[in-house]
Amino acid sequence: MSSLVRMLSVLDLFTEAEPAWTPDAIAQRLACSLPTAYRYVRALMQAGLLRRAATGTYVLGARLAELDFQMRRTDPLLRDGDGALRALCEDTGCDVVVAEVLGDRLITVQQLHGSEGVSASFGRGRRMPPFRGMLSKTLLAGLTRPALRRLHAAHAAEAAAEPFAADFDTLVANLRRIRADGYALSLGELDPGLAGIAVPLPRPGDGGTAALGVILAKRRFATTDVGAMVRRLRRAAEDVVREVEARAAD
Amino acid sequence: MSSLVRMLSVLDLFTEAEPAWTPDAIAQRLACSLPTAYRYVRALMQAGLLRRAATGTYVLGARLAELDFQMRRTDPLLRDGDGALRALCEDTGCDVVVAEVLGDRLITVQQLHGSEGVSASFGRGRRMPPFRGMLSKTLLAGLTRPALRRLHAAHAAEAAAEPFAADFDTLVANLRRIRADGYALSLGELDPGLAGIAVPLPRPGDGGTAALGVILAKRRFATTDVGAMVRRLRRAAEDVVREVEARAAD
DNA sequence: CTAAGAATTGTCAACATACGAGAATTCATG
DNA sequence: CATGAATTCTCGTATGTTGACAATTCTTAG
Repeated sequence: MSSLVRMLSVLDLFTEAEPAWTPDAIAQRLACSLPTAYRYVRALMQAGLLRRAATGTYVLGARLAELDFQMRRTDPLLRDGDGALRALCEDTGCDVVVAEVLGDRLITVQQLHGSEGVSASFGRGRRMPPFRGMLSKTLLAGLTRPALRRLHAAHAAEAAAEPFAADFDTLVANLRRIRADGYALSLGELDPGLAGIAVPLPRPGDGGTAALGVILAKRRFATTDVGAMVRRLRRAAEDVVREVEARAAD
Repeated sequence: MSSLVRMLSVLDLFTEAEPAWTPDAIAQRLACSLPTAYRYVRALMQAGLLRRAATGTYVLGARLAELDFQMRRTDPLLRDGDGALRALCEDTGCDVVVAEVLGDRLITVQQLHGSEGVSASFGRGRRMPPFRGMLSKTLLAGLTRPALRRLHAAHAAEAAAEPFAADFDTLVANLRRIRADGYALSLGELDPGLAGIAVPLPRPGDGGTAALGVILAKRRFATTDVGAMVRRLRRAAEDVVREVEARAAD
């Protein structure tokens, strides 16, 4: 492993459970000397990726917020698709969520809060459980078989706990049905009081596929016309694609 | 310059104007060989900080969104101070903004949208002009003299264009008044239709100081009791500090 | 589907430089 | 101030990074 990768692996240490690290702990964890840990920390600080908190401890730095801002402003899906997503949000009153596959992780990239204030606790950058929720299932349904196999293997423990993905063949069969339907549902899979509907959202340009979903209170879902909502979602997805392509054509 | 810092400097290339880079362009810019550029890109991709877009071009990667999410969840100011900021937002109906100093840049770290929908186009991660706006001025007023000098030198061109910071002594004099007042005003400095008031917000733990401000429509400002608003802001700042310290005491 | 061309990754020797151990220095805290 | 921790420095060595070039894998157009 090169020193570059090793240094970047320092960033992976910072989690919600352990948000602050000392150079000592880093040295121990990376099995390197204390001066080397300081060298890594210094380089990451210089780049703004780390910041010194209390004396002796370091936390993630605000440059990450700045870089994420760059991303939000330049990602065609967010920059050009924003109008269509807002319209969806206002029309339905629901929270609107977009998620993507990142390596073997599924991540929320956008969330708009609807007027009904269901307040799902997602938000950009949140990692989602890979086999639960309409967004995850929609994303998985869009993967190629080898990619799906990799992801299933990478989350063996979580898969085993979910009937939906108990073994690979079961997962494939379940996803085939979702692909045929063209949408996925969730009834309290992530938050007991909430329900959601999601459809695939192709990313023009690269071949990738995101997922676009709405979140609503479970009790409202009982009186929701799923077919109509799915059609509205598909229209939003088409609008997003059209906007992105129009903007890309200059 | 170490190879670590050089690799991290690749991230600085990605701007809103040039959001996608080829390994060739990176090699040229860093004055290194093409294989080395590929090595850097590969390491950054492995960490998720870059992502391959169209063939031959790379863009910032979603891991940045994930890391920013971690930050938002673990930064005491945002995690524990959220309630006080929301209360301020609801009481006043204004947008509430928090900004911080990052090296020689000033960055928005939080924005809550008030009920009046003034929709200032800031948002977490946005870089602010260093010598304009109430947040920047509040932050500058809290800097030590050498830090202020560094920042002024780093933005010489922008400083020259602003009467407020035309030369270093002028800047110091202007900031002294703000420090004495304990708050800063902006009347359309950033957005012609908007006004704002900001006060310092000490970060417990580290010695740093953030800035807390409200944004409101300029026409409302005419009938705003500035003293009362400043008192409300100070109370919010105190509430934030209290909450953070209470949470830190376990 | 195949071929041409680009994009990306090996191979390898030479050189730079990142590394660890320990000392020195600066910094926080009472 | 003084004390102990935090951080940087010094330096020789060995490891790992670098660049040139070749090999290979993707892409794309015909």
